[in-house]
Amino acid sequence: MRKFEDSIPLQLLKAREATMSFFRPILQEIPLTEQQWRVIRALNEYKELESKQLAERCCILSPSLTGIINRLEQQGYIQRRKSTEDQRRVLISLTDQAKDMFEEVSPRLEARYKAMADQISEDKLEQLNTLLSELCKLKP
Amino acid sequence: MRKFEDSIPLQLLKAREATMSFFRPILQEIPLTEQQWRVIRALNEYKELESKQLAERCCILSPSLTGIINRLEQQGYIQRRKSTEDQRRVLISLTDQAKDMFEEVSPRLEARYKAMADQISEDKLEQLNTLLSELCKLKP
DNA sequence: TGGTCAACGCTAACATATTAACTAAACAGC
DNA sequence: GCTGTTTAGTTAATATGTTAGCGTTGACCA
Repeated sequence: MRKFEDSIPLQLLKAREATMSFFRPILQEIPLTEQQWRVIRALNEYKELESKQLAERCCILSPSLTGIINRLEQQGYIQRRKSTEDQRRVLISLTDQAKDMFEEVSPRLEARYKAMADQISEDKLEQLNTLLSELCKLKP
Repeated sequence: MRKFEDSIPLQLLKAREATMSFFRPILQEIPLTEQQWRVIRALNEYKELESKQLAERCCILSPSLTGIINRLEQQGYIQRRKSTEDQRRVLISLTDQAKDMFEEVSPRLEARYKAMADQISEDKLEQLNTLLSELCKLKP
């Protein structure tokens, strides 16, 4: 049988921890959690999203997202509004405060990303990107 | 700036989800959580471990591990004993019940692993293994 | 038109992640 | 022997992950 450490899911978990260690200190200063930043980053790119779309893009399940959205709203970073056509849908977008914060933090995180890319080489990151994309296509 | 979806941590998260989807259904039958299985699998390989060693190998922080250990103990899967030399240390090992369960479940999980490896090819898994190991060596 | 069903977001209940702080045991130096 | 420090495990508080189920809304069809 394979050794314990060779488990692919465990390796993915460890690798993720290793990469996040580059960014976590900056987010903690704000302070923002990892998931909160994923949500803000997605909204910065797509402007306005339904709760369901947001959950899918951020890889966060709806029940978790509900709490995250509530807390971000309380902190003044996002606003919700109900869709006029479909009353079931909730549309979420960034406040100006969040946009300002994003512009301030984003370059610092990019710098850390470069530091990471330099250590492992852009080439290998490209390889990794390809392999991970293939993993995501797997069907059980 | 990089696109949202190109984030390495997010890609690692998605890939992990994709691979776990092969194994989760089997664990749910037992039922066992992903983390509980990590603990049991580690103990099966190392026989007896201190709480701290177990946490490190399973990539679970001590406070989380405390709860997991408590629940596994209540389910009759593990037993703890205090080290005689150092009263601070707690030694943890599998019960016979857990060993039996492991022997029954392990081959089914291995079969799912092969199904996954066949889809993406052993070769690419090897590449991935190498790249992920390098990621883990990064120092912020 | 009314009934049925599916979709969306939410709540509830439990397990885990994360940080800070606490307790008890071992250890260091004096 | 005492004291300050370190270490292992735990508790506390908050945030998130995970599954099941609920309420509302909208789509569809008899």
